[in-house]
Amino acid sequence: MTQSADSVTRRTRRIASRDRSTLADVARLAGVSSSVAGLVLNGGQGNTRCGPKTAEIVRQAARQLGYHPNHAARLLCGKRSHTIGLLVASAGDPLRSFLVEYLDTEVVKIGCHTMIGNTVISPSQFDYYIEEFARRGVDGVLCAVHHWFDVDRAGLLAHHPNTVFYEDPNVPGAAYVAVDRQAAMRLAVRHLAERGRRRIGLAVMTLSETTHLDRLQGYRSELAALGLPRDEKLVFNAEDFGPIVTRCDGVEHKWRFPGEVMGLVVDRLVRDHGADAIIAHDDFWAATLIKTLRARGVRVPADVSVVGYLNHYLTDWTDPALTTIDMQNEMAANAMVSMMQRMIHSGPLPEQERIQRVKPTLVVRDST
Amino acid sequence: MTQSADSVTRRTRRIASRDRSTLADVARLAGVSSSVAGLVLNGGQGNTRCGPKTAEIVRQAARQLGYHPNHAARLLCGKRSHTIGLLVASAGDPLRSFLVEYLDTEVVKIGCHTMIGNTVISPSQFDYYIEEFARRGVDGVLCAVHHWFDVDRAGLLAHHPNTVFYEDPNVPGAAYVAVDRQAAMRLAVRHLAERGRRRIGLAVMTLSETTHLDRLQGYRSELAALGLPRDEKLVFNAEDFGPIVTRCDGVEHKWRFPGEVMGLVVDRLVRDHGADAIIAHDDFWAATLIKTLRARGVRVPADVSVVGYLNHYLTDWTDPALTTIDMQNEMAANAMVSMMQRMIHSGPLPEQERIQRVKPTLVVRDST
DNA sequence: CTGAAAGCGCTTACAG
DNA sequence: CTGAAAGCGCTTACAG
Repeated sequence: MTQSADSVTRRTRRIASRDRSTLADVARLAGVSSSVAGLVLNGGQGNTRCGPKTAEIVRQAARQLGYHPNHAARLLCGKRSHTIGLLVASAGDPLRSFLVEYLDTEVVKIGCHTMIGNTVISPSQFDYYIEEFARRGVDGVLCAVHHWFDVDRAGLLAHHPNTVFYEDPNVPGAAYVAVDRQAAMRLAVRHLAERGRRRIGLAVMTLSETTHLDRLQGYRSELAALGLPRDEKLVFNAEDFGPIVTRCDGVEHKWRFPGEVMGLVVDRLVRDHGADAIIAHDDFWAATLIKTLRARGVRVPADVSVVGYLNHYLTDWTDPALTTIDMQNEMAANAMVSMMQRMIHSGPLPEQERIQRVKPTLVVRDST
Repeated sequence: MTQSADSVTRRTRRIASRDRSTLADVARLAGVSSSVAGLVLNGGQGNTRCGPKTAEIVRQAARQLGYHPNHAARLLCGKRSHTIGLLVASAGDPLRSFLVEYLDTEVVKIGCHTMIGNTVISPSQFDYYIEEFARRGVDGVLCAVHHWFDVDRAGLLAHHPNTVFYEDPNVPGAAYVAVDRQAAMRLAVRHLAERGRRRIGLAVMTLSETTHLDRLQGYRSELAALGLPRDEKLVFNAEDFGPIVTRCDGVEHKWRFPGEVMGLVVDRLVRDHGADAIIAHDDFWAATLIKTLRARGVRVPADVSVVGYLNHYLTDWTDPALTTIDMQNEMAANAMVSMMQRMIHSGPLPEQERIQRVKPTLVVRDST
């Protein structure tokens, strides 16, 4: 064991010294000191160390030797790591995979790299990453862990001041980007009204969190704005029918929900109260609703329109294809990273810049 | 600009020195030299430097000061980075997001961390990451870039010998894990035969790549093994009907394909040649096939069974839910990381251990 | 069993 | 405009 560990070290060493040349090598070849070489190659724009001719000689030498600065050495001198920690429940999560991808893209755009912190593996992972990120000296942290996971967001912010959250973390002073859920519901209601729908239902998993209350408010306010009657019977809250488990402990069963719930939705909203449209909790609910409606001989959208929420892959493959709300993940990612970038450069954001809301859009397909 | 860059450096410094204590701090508090402290805290198991009592004092001091080893300093001394580069076309890619997640999980299990290399952003990204990974001293690289992207896999392997690919990279000496596509097709054919299907069709996007020829072979060999007649009319190759663009230039339109193709599949296989089952190129084809069949009044599975390939999110939400082949991504990820781990510890794998095939499984839902 | 010292590759005051 | 030197935080021969 010690034997093999030793041989690894030796091999690593050899590889490192074999195919990567150092600043000293370059300086020697260029006939200058390593201070000058360093300034020319890795220094900022304010290089007054040498004239352009010397600089060119140095650059030429670097090219010849295939020189690339050693990242660890620069870090040790107090330079930025150009690494961004990305905390997420799980990277493959259907609700967040687009966001993760866009975040990475934006991070690359500002010249940094993403280090994944997959926190669903175990409850202690979140705290572990707080430490690990510190050890590795990340410049900032992006936290896109679902709000229903109870992790130490305050602790994260305390250790990593340059943190930007996706969705309100409920931590004083935290910077975050959130989707405007009220606007989302207003879009959906307006669209359905334009399609001639008068009895628009809302089916959600919970109303006990403020983010979901926002939805209810947007729904109500747009109904009012359009002069449509408000009927509380058209709001379905799954919580009224027993506990709904969507929390996950493993990756596999994470996004399941009791199929019967959709039967209940149709019973209450459509059968009992004559809804002619349903705005669903998310695309998964919407897709199942469409199946349930068909099974009961209800036509979509002729009899009942269905609107989803998320705009994930499956929307094109439901039958009919699903009209849904797009979360504008690309815009959200851009906002998050640019906020973080400003924090890295200039410290804490002034209060009025700490919160940004992204306006979702409506994607019309065939279910409305 | 220089002003602000300076202030950043200063701030970083201050933070670093403020809240992170060093080995010297711990040694001072424990009353030992930093050599001993280092050995106790960061040394391997073969610690014969001091007795257990001294060791405990050191550990106590470390706890008290909240000591954590500085990653950059260890790297600079030739230690492993415990960072693994993960090359992927795009992290949010529906075809690979599960694999990415499992790879990350496995990487964490061996005590390392994942650095994402999202290569779809631009063609030069792949080569860029080869360099960047080297600069950062990754211990190994996992490459899950789709085989239809033409990237310099040989160059990757040359710079990073501890690389494991997903799917055959066509590079001599490369280590890789691949799904056994022949076995996949055999599973599908056997299952359909057991359900009483006699005219089983195969609809694929291309047969010009060896991976897809494998499918054809598995399909044929199982038909033969079961004594079912072989009818070349039941094989649909989209290439016969003009070029099919599935390559992507942007994220948005990546997984689209001409909807008319599915109409052709139904025309040829079902209408013209009486297929009573179709094994589809992937779940997306399968989902669209189901919609197309319904639109033409063909019942699934009563008249025609449909089998997908991938087992991604959408399979539960097609109507009927899709029977499909599962890629066993978790197993593949485990195999890849364990191969890489062995390479990190003991160098190149012997030839017979460089290739591993994962057996896919059949997930039966309602479309068969 | 333990300490003092050199070195990893870079940056940055400090002298010239 | 340029070089020699100290230092970042650790590891590891080398002396005791």
